[in-house]
Amino acid sequence: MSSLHLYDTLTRTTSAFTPIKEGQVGIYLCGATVQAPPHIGHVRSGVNFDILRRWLTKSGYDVTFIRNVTDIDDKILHKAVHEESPWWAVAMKYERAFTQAYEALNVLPPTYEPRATGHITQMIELMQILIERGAAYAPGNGDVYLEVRKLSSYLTLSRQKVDDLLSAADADETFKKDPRDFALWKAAKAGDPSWPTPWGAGRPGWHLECSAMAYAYLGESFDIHGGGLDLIFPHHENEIAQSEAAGYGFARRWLHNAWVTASGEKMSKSLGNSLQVHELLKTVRGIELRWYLGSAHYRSMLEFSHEALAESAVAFGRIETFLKRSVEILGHLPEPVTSNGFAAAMNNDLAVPEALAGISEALRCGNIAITAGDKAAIAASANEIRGALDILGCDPFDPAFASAGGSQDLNSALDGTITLALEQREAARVRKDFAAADAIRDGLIALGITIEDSAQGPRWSITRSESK
RNA sequence: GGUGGAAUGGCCGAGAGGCGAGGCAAGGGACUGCAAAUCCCUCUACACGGGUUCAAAUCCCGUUUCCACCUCCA
Repeated sequence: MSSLHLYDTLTRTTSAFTPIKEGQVGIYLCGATVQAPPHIGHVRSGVNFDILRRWLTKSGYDVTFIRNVTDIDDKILHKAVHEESPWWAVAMKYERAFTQAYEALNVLPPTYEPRATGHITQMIELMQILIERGAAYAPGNGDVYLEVRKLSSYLTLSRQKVDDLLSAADADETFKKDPRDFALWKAAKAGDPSWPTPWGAGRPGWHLECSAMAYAYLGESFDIHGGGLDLIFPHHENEIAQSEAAGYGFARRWLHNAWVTASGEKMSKSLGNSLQVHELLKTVRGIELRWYLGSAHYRSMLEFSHEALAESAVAFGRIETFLKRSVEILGHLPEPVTSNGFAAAMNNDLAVPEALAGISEALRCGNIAITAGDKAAIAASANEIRGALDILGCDPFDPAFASAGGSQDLNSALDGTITLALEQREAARVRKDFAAADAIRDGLIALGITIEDSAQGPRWSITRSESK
């Protein structure tokens, strides 16, 4: 049996994963800054790390998964002005939107989801430690800065040199000793929210909360720190700087997911609303969007297109159809089984694409088994496929994906109506009146009902709508 | 200027010295009253130029193109 190997951004190599405490894994994932509705790039990160979490759990680890919510920052304050609403209402609104998106994609809720504004005390304590240790300074205007030149290991994650960095645009207007020093805390400005500190009223500056909250929930050292590729610098460098300067071991391993791109370019908020999660969920189901996002390797760019998404949904539909037919034939749900091939792929730095090839193979075998009426082989394939989908968070039998559309009464009425039509068609086929039989089928197709004849008799399904 | 990433068949998308992942599309076939679904078969690629090697998509050198980050982007 293979063991889990994961890539580490710090060393740029893949190595065996060994947790600090046997049997336990602590993960800190940089979650959302709740200043706009989530687009698929945001949820890709959520899905990728959810797959990691599920795989670790499946592998027998007790996983503590912390994903923060940054609910105070410049953009939220700007948005509040723009939307003419209190900053906390803006933050809450978008936090809910993220939660809904995660739920729609079956991203498991974190063990804990700390908000920045709920951890001001911990941030102040951290700043006190940093000042005592001489790594940070409060120039007296209410700001607190980290002095990066005192840190020997600064920028090791992004492999840059301090002197190569371009200076911040505002470097001249601040009290910084060095233009590359960054703000842990910002002095209050009129009208902005603020909290009292020993150095004056203010608010969190750089993402100090990630260091403070990772320490609060995962301790001085923890196993995995995750986030998007774009967080490597400066966000994660600064987290490392803050935490290590405080004497903490901090993250043992760094995992970064790549972006979703559009037309070769990184998706950004300026691309408009079309790639927001709730917009895409109008064209595909959550499980299909998740399948699409999860099927690329987490470290590869995923070039988004509506066509690719639609194709992916069709491909997933084939798997889903097989599983549902298996249930019809077997009379019970498949038992999730993790095949050796799937495990080997997942252990190889979460090689989902490799795992998918195994699913395709199992699907083919399963369909052959259905044709042959080999129940044992059907069950074997269905079990393997369900086992894989379970880890990928795309198990169609997962209650999280319970069909929401239509009432039970409406569904049974529809089923009865179509069954009636199919009985008429079967009668016509028996008397070789194919014109009448085809007329019924064509009529149903026109209504968006697909008819398939099988050994078990005709079956119907709602025709998958063509994506735009 | 600094740092990092990418270029694979009609398309998507893995792999990282040697029996050409996988999927979609296309063509052919089986099955079917005809379809649909399913299965079988076919097409077969590694940006460019050198080099190393018995063997290179994979390693080395160089080039081109694209993308990203450089102090509040997942």
